Amino acid sequence: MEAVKTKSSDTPRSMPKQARRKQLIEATIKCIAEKGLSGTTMADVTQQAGLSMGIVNLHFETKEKLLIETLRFISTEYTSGLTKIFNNEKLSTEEKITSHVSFDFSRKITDRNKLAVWFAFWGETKSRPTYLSICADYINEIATNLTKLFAELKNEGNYTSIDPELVCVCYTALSDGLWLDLLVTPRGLKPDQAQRVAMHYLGTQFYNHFSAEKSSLRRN
Amino acid sequence: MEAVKTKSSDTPRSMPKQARRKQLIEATIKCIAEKGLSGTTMADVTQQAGLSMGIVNLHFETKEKLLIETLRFISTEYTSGLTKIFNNEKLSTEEKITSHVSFDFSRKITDRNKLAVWFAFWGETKSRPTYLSICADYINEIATNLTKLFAELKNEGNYTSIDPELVCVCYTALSDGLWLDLLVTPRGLKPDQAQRVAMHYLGTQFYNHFSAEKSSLRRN
DNA sequence: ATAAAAAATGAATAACCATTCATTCGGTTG
DNA sequence: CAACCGAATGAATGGTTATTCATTTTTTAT
Repeated sequence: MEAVKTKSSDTPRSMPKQARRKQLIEATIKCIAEKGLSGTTMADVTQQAGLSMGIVNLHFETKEKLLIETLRFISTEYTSGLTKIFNNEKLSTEEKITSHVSFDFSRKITDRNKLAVWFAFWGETKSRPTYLSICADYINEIATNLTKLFAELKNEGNYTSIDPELVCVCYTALSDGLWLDLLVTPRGLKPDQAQRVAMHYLGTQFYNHFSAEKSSLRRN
Repeated sequence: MEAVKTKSSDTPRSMPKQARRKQLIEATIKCIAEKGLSGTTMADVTQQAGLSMGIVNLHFETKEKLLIETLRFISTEYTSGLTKIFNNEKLSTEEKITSHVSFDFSRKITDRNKLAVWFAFWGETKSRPTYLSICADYINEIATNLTKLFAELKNEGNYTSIDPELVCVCYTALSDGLWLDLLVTPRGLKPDQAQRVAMHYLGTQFYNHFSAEKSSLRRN
């Protein structure tokens, strides 16, 4: 593997601490995607970042802490994007939901490198309480917001038999499962197709808001 | 960690090769769940099995091959269970589908140790072509069968606007995502609740076969 | 311009771990 | 029961890798 600096301008020592940390986290993401969590060494990460071995100790103290910060990084990227949508007062409830779905299947989120990182950490939650608690936190935060949105749309649209909590659990699981399809790509599902599958489900619940025609697997 | 023999009767040297391999694979599953894929050592596995260090070399040659066989083991367990249902001529199409769902959320399959193993390997598919191909194989096999079942039920029930392939992708993703909920348990979802969520989705498609009342998140 | 501080380096260290293989064990056979 | 043979052992080996820290490089302050 070659040493590839994320940006060639990332070298000056005057760079704020925060930026160097981010550079290392991004190198970690790339390494986990390329070599797996178990195959990622400090040498890999620092070389990927175009820096020297000792740098991780300087900024993160230990490998384990670097990994934890990497999980926190992708979790925060995800939740902050969704929170922004949720708090955007210019959007209607319906628009918030479609924005949420668009975000879930955007390039930024469905980047296969990042998907590989998600699954790598999920696979270790049972053995690492720290990973588990980070995951539980972001899941609960998102679920609370999303359930509210579904409850609002239920009222606005006079849907009588909808259970917002059930729809939230179902949508969230569906979205995670589609991420797996995008990672493993056994059938070459593309992000925009995955998004249509997700909308297909929401169409079954909120049939007046999310029309079924837009949800075919194939392009029109 | 203590050395815990899976069964204390698993020790005799006369045991058939196949059984010793299975014993080691089961120890591997337990270790991956307890220490993560990256934290699992040969010493862990052999101690868990109540055997000595060199045993893996004898039966699997190498650690990597043991891991591959472990993935193959849980894949086969899963697909063979589903294939049995699919080929059971005593079952109607509807019964095959409900059996499929029941199997997906049975104790055997939603054992958190095994779920941890699934996610651990999924997280590494991008970096290990062998893992990827094993996963792609079982996914395709199941998808083919399940799509057929949905197509059959569509005909039998005179559902006009159903896309069996879409329903298959959606159901499969939903099921995988619910497994994640069962693994991470941020809200303490239980297998039978997860099963009801899955049936809730199928109820939206085949409303004459899978009634919506059975799909609440809470017990009746 | 110079000194002091901060950031980064990378060779050295120590811990860890997969693999090997000479030896031991146990069952089988004649 | 003795000789044999495959199964199992586990101490020794060697390769790998996280971590350390004395040294070097760069920035900032005076």
